[in-house]
Amino acid sequence: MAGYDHKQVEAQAQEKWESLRLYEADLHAAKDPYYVLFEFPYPSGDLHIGHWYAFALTDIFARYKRLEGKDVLFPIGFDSFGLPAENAAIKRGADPKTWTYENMERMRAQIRSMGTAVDWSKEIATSDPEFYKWTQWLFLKLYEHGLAERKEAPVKWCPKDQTVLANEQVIDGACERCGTEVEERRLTQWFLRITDYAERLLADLDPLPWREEIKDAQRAWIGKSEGAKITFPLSFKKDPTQNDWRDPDGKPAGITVFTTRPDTVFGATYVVLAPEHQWVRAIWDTEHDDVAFNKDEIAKYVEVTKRKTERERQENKEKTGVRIDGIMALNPATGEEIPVYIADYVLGSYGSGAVMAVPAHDERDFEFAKLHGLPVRQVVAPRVTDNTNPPQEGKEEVGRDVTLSIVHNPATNRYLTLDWKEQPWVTFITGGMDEGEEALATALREIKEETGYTDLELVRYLGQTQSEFYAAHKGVNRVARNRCFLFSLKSEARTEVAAEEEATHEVVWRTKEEIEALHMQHAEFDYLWKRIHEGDSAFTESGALIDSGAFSGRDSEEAKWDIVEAIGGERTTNYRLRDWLVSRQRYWGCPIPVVYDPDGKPHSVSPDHLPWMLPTDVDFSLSSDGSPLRTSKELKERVERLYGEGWTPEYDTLDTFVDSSWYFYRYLDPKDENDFSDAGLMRQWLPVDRYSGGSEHTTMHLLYSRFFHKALYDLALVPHDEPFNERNNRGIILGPDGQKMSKSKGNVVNPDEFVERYGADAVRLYLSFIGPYNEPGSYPWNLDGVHSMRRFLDRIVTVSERVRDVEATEELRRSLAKTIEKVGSDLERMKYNTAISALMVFLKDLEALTEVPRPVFHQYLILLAPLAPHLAEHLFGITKGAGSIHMTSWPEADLDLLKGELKTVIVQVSGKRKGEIQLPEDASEEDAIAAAHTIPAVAELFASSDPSRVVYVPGRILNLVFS
RNA sequence: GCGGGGAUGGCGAAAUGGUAGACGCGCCUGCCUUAGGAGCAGGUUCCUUCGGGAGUGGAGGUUCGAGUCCUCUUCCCCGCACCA
Repeated sequence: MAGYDHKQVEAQAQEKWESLRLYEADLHAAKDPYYVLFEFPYPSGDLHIGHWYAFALTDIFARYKRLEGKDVLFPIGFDSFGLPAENAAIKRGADPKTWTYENMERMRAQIRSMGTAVDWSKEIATSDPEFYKWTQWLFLKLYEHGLAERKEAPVKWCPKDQTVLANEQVIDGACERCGTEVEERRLTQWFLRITDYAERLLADLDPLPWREEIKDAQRAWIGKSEGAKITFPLSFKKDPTQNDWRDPDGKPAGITVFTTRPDTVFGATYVVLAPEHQWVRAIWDTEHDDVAFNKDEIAKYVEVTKRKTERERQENKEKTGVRIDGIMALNPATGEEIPVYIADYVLGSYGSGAVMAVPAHDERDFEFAKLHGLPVRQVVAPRVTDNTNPPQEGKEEVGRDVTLSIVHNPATNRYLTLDWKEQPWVTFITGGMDEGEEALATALREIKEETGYTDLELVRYLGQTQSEFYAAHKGVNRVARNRCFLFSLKSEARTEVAAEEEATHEVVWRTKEEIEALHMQHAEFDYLWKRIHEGDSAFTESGALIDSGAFSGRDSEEAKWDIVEAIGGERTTNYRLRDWLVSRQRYWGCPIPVVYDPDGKPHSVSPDHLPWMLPTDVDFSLSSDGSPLRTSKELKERVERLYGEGWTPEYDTLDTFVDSSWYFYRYLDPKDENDFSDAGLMRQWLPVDRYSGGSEHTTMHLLYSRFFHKALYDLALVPHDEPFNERNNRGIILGPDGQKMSKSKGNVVNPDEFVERYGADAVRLYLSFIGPYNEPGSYPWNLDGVHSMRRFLDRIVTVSERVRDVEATEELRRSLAKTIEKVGSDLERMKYNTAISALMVFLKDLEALTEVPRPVFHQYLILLAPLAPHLAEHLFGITKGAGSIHMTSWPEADLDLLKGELKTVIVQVSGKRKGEIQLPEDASEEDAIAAAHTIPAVAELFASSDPSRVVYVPGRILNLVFS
């Protein structure tokens, strides 16, 4: 390899940094603290290109901040609890601890080879008892304040990993880690009450300086919706004595539903319970044994549903269900008795696990109603405005009941329309309903009167719409309530049409295409036409209420909360977010510091006994029932020894996301035996200034640690209520084939090979150059890319050989000033790719010189130092002498130099580029126009006329418009 | 379906509303050497009658001027998804 000896250069630089203890931050002495954090790695054993991307590129930022004069904390640790260690134990008989700690040892050496300026003196590992002692202590703090609780709930179970999972760890119905389809089980487990913080987690997102997509993903995950709880009283047909049935609150038996559309309650034609709903289980209670005629059918349905995996329930979207025969619910708005169903399209875990079904206005209910022959009752009419004739302000509003009939002739496949003689209108057949007249009768009468056709068959009632327009001849705003019908013409039978009707309009049969090409004089045309040709569907928007008692005629959105009040409902907010399930039936995790008394009641392990040690005498075989901790004799004996006969341990361990929810406090005071961190240092150093990580943690780690932090804030254990200030989600590196790297595809790039050949600096530069680091894109690894970065470094070495003590020209100093500006602002935004580009451009200036001025070269090296720290250190040493380049400071750009500079001003004529002129930035418009005359094409135009408009942006553009 | 992001040369990508394609890869030409997994110099959006013309997924609009702002649309990626 030509150029410099990267192995020697890098080894020397790394030794120098370590001997100078360059990166051991003195936290107490810091004047201008800046905390740079990356997500600590799981010690899987091998450092791959993704680790380089995560660590080395965050290191660039940390080095830049340090040169900028900040006191930087840039720590590292290991997220060292986790399943792979245990799987290795099962597969190869290795001890999880040995396996993990050997991996950590290997990774430390690899991470050092990147030239990352991490502060090893503050290293932590979550599996160290000195660390997990405080995980346990914090867990107990949450428990003591009611934020950790044991409860029975349907939970996701991964049969392969033999453990429960949090909701966030289930992706498309499968285990996030191993891809196995998860099952649902009902178990008593430990939960952290993250739902108590849903509102704050949501509201506090707004001011965070994060990219909107991260915030939006968290907002969607929290999933706030506002609605109402409405209770539907029950009556028992099979056994009326059950009508005395009271729920635990003493209220008469009733099903409470959650809905965001209480305005549609008048259209609720049945009620649906999730198979997991408490009432469904109550049917088996001996007390209420006799409520259903079809108990066996219900039992079978519930059983079948239970056996389905999460993914099967998601994939098979056909809406199955079974009616509870023997129970009726009372619609509190209409007073009508409606049936009760059990169906798995209703989720047990959302809202109240029960819904009121409004088929006319909810797609899912509509689908279910169609399949099960249930009534569809419209209560919201689409509201349309006639734009050619809109309602006028201040005019009286007058309602009118009318019919709108669309007649189809199947023989000719044409539709009946009217062409109006006095108006430019084409319409279907409309007409007002007479007092006491049925809509259908009106429709048939109007068709007969206006067109003469009499032999019609009703195909479909299309529902009601409400159109609003200004009726000029009456001087009022008309609110037309249209009953819309679709008829089929059975025969051409016709009666005579009255002369006055003939005089106003002409009957025309038109094809579908002809009608679509016209503008029909009905504002609801699109709505109706879609229903005719694509079939009925639920109308899910807001509109005008109809058939809704006293609320009819009002806007559905506006009347929503009045309806809730009128029927005794309760306004409420619901969240999609579920409590965080933290129990894991696994060995290699933080033991849950809880013991059970002989009655099975949980008690905190006393703080004196922390850390509550993970036992070592366990059997990892998967055949054991539940957590491997159950096989430990030592743990059982420990509990009995400390607490007495009959007391038992908690056998589950904590989700590793609990460890990572607080690890960044521990870096501040990693050895503290008396506290989880240092209160004074937390005030000084938190929140984390910049947190660099992967987008896969947006709704897991990032949300969990925000919750954890807020909970600790409320307990006065941490000083701020948000843990992280700026956050960047990096992208991913793809294989050379543009596919995601994976062993099975054989496209995994091993960084070691490239480091060996080109050096760590070249690999760092290449990863930086591949694309913007502040955006979560994906970038394919180009096999020639690292080589080209090495070439760039070699060119710098060549230039360094011509460094002399000479004066820099003004032009060179000007170019340097621009480069300092550009590189600094790019590094600040983690746009490393354009920073390198600027360094390459400036290198060309240096290469043009036979003698390179020493101060200019040294400033250039400082700009390079964050990106290529080893070579910058080396060249700094041989061209200057003692000290480390990383202890210098970022050069200041001499912006005064830029003032007198000639700028290229583009001369345009009507926005088209015609040429360019050189002008100082402060040149006047007159000077610019004068200079523009030197361009022949422009001078020619000036010869015949003067420009009608001149746009002059100094230093940029002169645009002349000749009209 | 809903929410978010995106679409610029053969490829990765640059462009406070002001020269589109910086920088790099690849490719082409030449040089140096003779075999290095090199190095150096020049060229490289497309079309062209060599005057120019066209061009940032598509169609409109705002503007002196649009990759950038607005409306509609197509496609791709990510997240959520029977959430009532």
